[in-house]
Amino acid sequence: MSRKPATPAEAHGEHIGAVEGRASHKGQQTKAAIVEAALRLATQVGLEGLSIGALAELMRMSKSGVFAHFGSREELQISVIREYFRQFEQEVFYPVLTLPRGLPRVEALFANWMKRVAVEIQSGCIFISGAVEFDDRPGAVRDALASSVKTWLDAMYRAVMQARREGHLDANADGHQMAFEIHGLILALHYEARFLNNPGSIARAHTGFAHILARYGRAAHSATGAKPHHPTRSHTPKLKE
Amino acid sequence: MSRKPATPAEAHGEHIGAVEGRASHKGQQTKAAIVEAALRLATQVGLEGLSIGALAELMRMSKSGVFAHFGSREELQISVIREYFRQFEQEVFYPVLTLPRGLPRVEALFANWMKRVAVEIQSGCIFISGAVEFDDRPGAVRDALASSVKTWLDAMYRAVMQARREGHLDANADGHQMAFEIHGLILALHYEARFLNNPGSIARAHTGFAHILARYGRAAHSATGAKPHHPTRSHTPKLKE
DNA sequence: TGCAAAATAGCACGACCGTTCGTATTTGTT
DNA sequence: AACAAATACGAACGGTCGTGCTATTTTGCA
Repeated sequence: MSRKPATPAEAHGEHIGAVEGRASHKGQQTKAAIVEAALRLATQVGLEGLSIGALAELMRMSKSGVFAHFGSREELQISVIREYFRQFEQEVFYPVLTLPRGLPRVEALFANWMKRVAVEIQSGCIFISGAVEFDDRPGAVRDALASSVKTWLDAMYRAVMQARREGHLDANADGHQMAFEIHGLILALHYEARFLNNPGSIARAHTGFAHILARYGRAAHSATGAKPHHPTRSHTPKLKE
Repeated sequence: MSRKPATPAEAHGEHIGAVEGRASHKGQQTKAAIVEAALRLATQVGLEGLSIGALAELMRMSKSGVFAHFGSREELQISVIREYFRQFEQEVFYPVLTLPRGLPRVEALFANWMKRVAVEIQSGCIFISGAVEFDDRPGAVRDALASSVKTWLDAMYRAVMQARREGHLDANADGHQMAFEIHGLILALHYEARFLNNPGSIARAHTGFAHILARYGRAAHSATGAKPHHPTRSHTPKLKE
């Protein structure tokens, strides 16, 4: 019974950006600021290492003041995951939509991804650390994490399949296999650069990507990055978005 | 000043196996049993999640009884890492030494590695989880972890270079690049199978390995596993091991 | 069989954790 | 300016953690 305090977290964000207009109920401002700081903290110490006390100190607020915005630590972690996904989408995914479909998008997707991971060599990636922390800990946090990652990996898969349809890749190229191998390159880059401090890692990820493209491509092998891939017929239908 | 309690941990294992003979001072027996249990626990909850209290309960001992064997939590974690490395060596590395040098060893190394990771899909791999947990937390644990992993990755590198010298691979094959790409496959397998529950992952890792071999090999492309690779001259000198 | 030494137990400590609750302050609106 | 609602604070609770002590038990050897 009792009163069910209904923390603001229950009617939380979802689409804050839209209502942002009117000097908006400063609650969501500070909440956004907290999430931002929490994300920065979580990329360093992981989602599990993220503590409300440390976050409050970083925000110069009281523990309970921070806590009230989320109602539980889980909700805080999930908010961080959503924010991370949003940034990821914005920095890695959206920019490629301005490019022509097919190989250019696949290459840009990988390049943007790499660029982000290269930054994360110092800060860390919660899609990677989170996977390890929650790989056998069921719950809402794991679900949010897995769903974000799957969405992203699927975006890469769809880009690859677009490229295949455009004729930029072999007609029998296995998109899932390709996405798997690309994912492996990113993971190895993160592992060897961040943990082992191996300096050549970024170049190796690039080279590895070139190898994959060469294998699945129609044309002959080629070294790296930009090269002329015949524009081909661009009127292939039925592409979701 | 004072007495410096000198817990048995200071004169610890190193080379327990050798002296094992005489019904040995049961201290090291129980210590070994503790490390074994700790390893099992750590593969599930990670090195950071490993707590002395939980371990003591699992061993039906008192917290302080367990603690006394190590003198610090760090030392316990390092012991676990050493034990894990030992098992890894035994299950993955040593068996391949019975095979002829070159490609057979490289293939077996990967196959054994995969076999282990396939088991770890349920239990977890502390070389992977540990890398995430300690990637920006300097200290003895991180050092022990990094040194173990480097030793192992270097073993893969050396096997690849042996294969190249034997003429099983292209004379210009970049061994570090190859090891990097193979490492990526293992990481992707672990990530997608353990965290995402993606059922096709094991097959994809296999396929990816075949792709790598095809790329760096001298001969034409071939599907998977066992195929006749000309024995070649086997009297290549100067191999450490 | 005795006796020193090694191994284990028991207990308490300080620190940090997430969470609750009552209260104070700030905010947005009339 | 006044008032209700939203926000933030402060203190406290129960819990777990690693670790430091002092006893007590167990072990291995003379």
